[in-house]
Amino acid sequence: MEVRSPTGQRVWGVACDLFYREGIRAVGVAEIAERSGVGKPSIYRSFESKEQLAVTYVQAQAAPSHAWLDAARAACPDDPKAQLRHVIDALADRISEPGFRGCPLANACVEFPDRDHPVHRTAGALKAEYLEMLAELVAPLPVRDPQGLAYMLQMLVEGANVSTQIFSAERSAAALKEAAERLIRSFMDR
Amino acid sequence: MEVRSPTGQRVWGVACDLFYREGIRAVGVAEIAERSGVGKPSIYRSFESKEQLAVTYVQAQAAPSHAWLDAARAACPDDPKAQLRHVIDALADRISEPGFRGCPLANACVEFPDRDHPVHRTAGALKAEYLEMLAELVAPLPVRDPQGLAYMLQMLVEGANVSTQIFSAERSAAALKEAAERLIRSFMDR
DNA sequence: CCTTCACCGTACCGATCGGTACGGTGAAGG
DNA sequence: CCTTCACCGTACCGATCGGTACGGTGAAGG
Repeated sequence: MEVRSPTGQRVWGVACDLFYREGIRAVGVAEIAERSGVGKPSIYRSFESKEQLAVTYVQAQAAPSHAWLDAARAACPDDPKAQLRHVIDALADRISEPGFRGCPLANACVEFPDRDHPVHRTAGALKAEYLEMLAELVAPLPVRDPQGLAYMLQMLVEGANVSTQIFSAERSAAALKEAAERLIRSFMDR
Repeated sequence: MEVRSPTGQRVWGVACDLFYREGIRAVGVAEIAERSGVGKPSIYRSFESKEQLAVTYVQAQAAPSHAWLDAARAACPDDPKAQLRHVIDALADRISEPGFRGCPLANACVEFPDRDHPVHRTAGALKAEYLEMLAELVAPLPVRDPQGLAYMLQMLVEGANVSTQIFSAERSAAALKEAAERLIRSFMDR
């Protein structure tokens, strides 16, 4: 999956940007080629097909989220609640960034609803991975159902991501923080 | 926007089904025509364009959600908390139904990220309407920030809808109910 | 029986989709 | 200086996109 040539790298960068901003289905390979300043064949020298390019794009989008979990763990060791808050804050901050257009993985799943489609499969698998990592972060908390809390927080984040595309980014970011805090507290009290 | 002819009605029904199940961008007018048992020109006798057909589809999908709010109001008059629970339960039940594929309005916004696109505009406006109606339902509750609670609940529902497409429907439905309950309670206590 | 007219589907439109055959170019190596 | 070879873009492929021109058909009305 590693793209070696510089041309391939540029194509891939342009594709990621366009896929995220306009959606995978909405972007044609001709547009990617034009904005990359290369011919279409150059794209197919680095990638088997548009589908594989999309899959590669999806895979790359998951990395930062995973890194945040590690960062949170490193930032507040031995304080699981602070770690959780750290992660939620990072997600809320990302929402507030200009140009934010929701979670690329979730968007990909919506664009390709067929669960057997390679793009959907890839995005879904990465989401499941992420959920599991989130659950591990929640696990040390003194709560009765950490798995449940993790799933609810994940849902809340997903909701904030989508709401940003429909309503307001600031409102969604603030609501995410507050709702997550309330949810966590409701699990901690007793 | 009213479709009068029986042919138009059938086309519209088929289009709604396909748009919801496979996505608006993924479905071509030729497929709609074929599955409706009519020629393509018959579609354009009832609808100006595919875009207008998509807008009509989006508009129709909002009606049931609006009806649920009224139903909840009628089912438990003078008990706003029960009304809220009623609505959440209805949304959770819909998630559990086979063939559920998330909120058609939210999906449309993801498929057409450009906020000026007619489909996105229409879906967004209806979502805003719905949020306002939800806020009116929450308003009578003895809480400090009913607007905030309404927005968080909306986010939670959105998250459950998306999570259903990525993870499991049952898990999302259950988590939606529990998280909503916890959120509401956290606003009511004190 | 003939005309009218609403309605319909075949067959087509140009544009764009993802993808490729192939000739050209430029640096490396003899 | 000539050959080799990796790399590239032009120009094209068939398929499909949304949309339409137009000839055919069948019931209503005289």
